[in-house]
Parts: sequence; structure tokens; C-alpha cells
Amino acid sequence: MTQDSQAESPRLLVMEDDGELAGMLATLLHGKGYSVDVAEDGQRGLHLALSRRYNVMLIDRRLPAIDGLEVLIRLRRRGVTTRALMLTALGDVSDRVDGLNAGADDYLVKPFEVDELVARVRALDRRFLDEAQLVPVGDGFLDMSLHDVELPDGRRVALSRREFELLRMLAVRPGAIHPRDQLRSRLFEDTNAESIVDTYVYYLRRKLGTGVIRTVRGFGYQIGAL
Amino acid sequence: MTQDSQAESPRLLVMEDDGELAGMLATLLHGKGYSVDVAEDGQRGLHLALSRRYNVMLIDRRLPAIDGLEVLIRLRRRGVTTRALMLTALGDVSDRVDGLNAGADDYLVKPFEVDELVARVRALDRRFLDEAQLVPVGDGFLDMSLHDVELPDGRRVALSRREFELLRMLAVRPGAIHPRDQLRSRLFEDTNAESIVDTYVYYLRRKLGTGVIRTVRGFGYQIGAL
DNA sequence: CCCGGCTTTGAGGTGGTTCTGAGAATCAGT
DNA sequence: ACTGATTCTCAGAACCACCTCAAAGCCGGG
Repeated sequence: MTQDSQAESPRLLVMEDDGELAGMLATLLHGKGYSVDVAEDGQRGLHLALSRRYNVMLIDRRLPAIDGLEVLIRLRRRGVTTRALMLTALGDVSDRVDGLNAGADDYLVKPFEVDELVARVRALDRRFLDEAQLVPVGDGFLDMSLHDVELPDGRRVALSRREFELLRMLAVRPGAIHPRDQLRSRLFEDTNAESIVDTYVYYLRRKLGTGVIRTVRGFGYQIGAL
Repeated sequence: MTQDSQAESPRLLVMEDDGELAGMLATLLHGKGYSVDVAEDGQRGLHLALSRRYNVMLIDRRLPAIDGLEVLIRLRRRGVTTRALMLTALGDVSDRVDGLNAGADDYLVKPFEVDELVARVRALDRRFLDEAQLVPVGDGFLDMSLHDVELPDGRRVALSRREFELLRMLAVRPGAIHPRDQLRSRLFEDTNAESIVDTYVYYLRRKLGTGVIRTVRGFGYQIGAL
């Protein structure tokens, strides 16, 4: 599908129910070189944020279907670390505090100045790390668009959807330990088997060699670093 | 104060020329568990930020000697990445944009709500903690994210879950004496053996050497502090 | 509809971890 | 130095996390 997503432009997700404002934001940010998706309610926003990768999300505090704050909480609970800029109504301080505690990286009070919005988005975007096309795993590279791995000897091994998702999760934050429970709830939501993660780690190791994914007994799995 | 406040609590640097406000901030944040240094002008602020390590800096936009914005720019140019929260005067939008472009991670408009300041500082601090964090233990370092210890000779020793929990407990408040009963009730809730803590101290000493954890006979164990 | 790959499930084995207890060593006070 | 209390050492057993892998279920393409 999105073959041409080689486009280097940073991706934004705007969750805003006011169509006019949303359109304005999209136009504005597009003009600044961003690729913008718009979700008009929390439901769609949540879905988009889970299924695609964004550099920054703009989330209106109040949204239909699922409230903006709730969307953010669910995303963070699922391990999504995408930078979030929360848009709040004027004057409600506790709202902002709630947003920050829910995992927002910043917020902006409506109505806001255009300059400022752009500056904030830029600031958050600068902090954005991943979203690379080729992510190093072990001595090879995970190709995000082809869903395969290029090994140091040049061989390419294809990954199944689940294998890819698991490896991506690990690879995006190299060095970090990913608790097995977190991996399980994020990747295998409605699965009963306790050892589903283990099994896929096993599959990956069989394909990539045993040196890539490290087990941290009692905690989880880790990639890269050391 | 006491020289042992080394790695104990998160460290903040407040650059603020209004003595009253500075004092208020220091008291407030100290009450929230932070260790706070105050610089009354840009000169000193710059010097402190360069010579010591802080988790978060609060910088007043306007400062004597060297302007706050200028301080931040110089720090960033020198490669200092410490999170910076800029305090700006009311209503000056371009000021804030300048601040963010200069490398500020966030800003706050004066006058501000106390809750909000704390929430912002917490948010920034959390971001800081996510990036590794090494806590000194003896002559080595406890790596909080990797759950292991880096010894002075470069060797790394892995810790089991319990070993890690115990060592972290001791390491987080260096110099403090941790009563053995307190350790036992917190770490080994449902365990019968009276000497379970002793055993794990033994395991740790075997891995880290005998000089790291000190026994305070009749009371408990202690780490760091001479 | 049938085939082949993907996903899920669970059983069995392995080895590190945790708990337990008991004797040896050490310490503080007399 | 003696003595009782405290701490250290350590090994064995129970436990549990993890690995391996086969088989059954699922789903989509031919």
C-alpha cells in the first residue's frame, strides 16, 4: 500500500473534532512540511495511533466517542511512546495537570498562537528518535518497509507479521528492557497462552541467530546494547 | 549541607534573580523531594550548569549578568542536554517561541500555579529518568535499566530480581541505614526465614565484593557513605 | 476446496533463582 | 577471656522462568 512513504516528512496525527480547526491545522502543518492525518473522534484516533507510526500527536482534551485524556492513557498503557501535545480549554489548570500526568509531553491552551503551535510541534519533533527506515538489530538491520531483516552476510530473512511486530518493538528502543507482560499485552492482546512471547522470541532467534535478542531473566527481553 | 546528598534525590537548578520567588521555589521543590540549587544571575547559573549535573533546570527568561535565553543557548552549544524549563513573563508569545527554539524543553508563564509547576518539573524529570540512569554503588554503578552492575574494572555482573531489588533499595538512599526488618517486610513479604536478607546481602557481596554493603550491627545495612 | 504458511496452544525439559535452616564466625558487654 | 547475641556462610530442596518444539487451529491464495 503506502509504498511511497519514503517521503522524509515527519508524520503528525491530529485528533480534533472541530472540523474547521482540524482543517486549519492540517493545512498549516502541511505547509510546514509535515504529513498530517486527522481523526475526528477518540475512537479513530486511538486506532490510527495504534496502527501507524507518528512523530507527534496533537490530542484535543475533549473528544467524542473516547475522551482525549482517555485515549492518551490507553496509548501509554499499551507502550506507545509517541510524543503527545495536548490541546486544552482555557483556564482549566487541573485539566493540564491531568494531561501531563497521563503521559502528555506538552500542552497548549486554546485559543493559541499559530507560531507557538508550530514551535511546540517542532520542539517535540526534534525529540523524536525512531521512525527510521532501517533500524539496527544485532549486526543486521530491520527494514521497516519491507518487513524483513538484512543480515550482516547479506542474506535477507522475511518476517511474519507477528515476528515483525515483536522485533520492531524491541528494536525501537535498543538497550531498554521490555517486560514480557508488556510485550504480551501490547502484541498478543487477546491470546491465552502464557508463553506466546517466548515462542516468538524463539522463532526470531532461529531466524536471526541467538546473539540478537537477550533474555533478562525475571524482567523481559532486550535488544542491542551490550 | 551534608555532602552525602550525592545521588539521593533528583537535582534541580533554579536560575532566578527574584530572591523571594527563588526561595519559595526552593522550599516548594525541596518539599517535593528534590535537591535544589539556586543561581541568582546568569553568570552563576551558567557556571553551575556546566560544572554539576542536574536533572532539570528552571531558567528565568530575564536574568542579570547574562540573559536567561543566552544562558540556555550557550549551554546547548556546549552540548549540555539537561532538560530546561523556561519561565517567561505573561503574554509575550515570541519570547516563548524563542525559548523553545533555543533548546528549552518546556516553558511556564509567570505567574503560574504551584501544582502546574510541579507537574511540569515531574514530567521533565520523568523524561530524564527514562534515559538510563546509573546509581553509584561502591566504586561501581548500578544500572537501573539493565538491572546489572558495572564494576570499576569494567566487568558487568547480572543481578537476579531479588538481588536487584535489595541493592536498589539500599542504593537509592546512600548513607541511610536500612533496618533489616524493614528490608525484610518490603522485599520478602511472605517469607518465613528470618535470615533471608542476610542471605541476599551475602549473595550481593559475593558478586560485588565485600566493600560495598556495610553491616551496622544491631540495626541493618548501609551502602555508600564512607 | 485444498494447500501452505502463520499463529496459538501446551507439554516437557533445563537451569537459574529463591527459600530454608543450621553450623561457623564474629561482635559487644561483662 | 567468656558468653550470649548477632551475623555470615553455604548447601540442598523447592520453585519457577525460560527454552524447545510439535501439533492443532486458522486464514488466505491458488
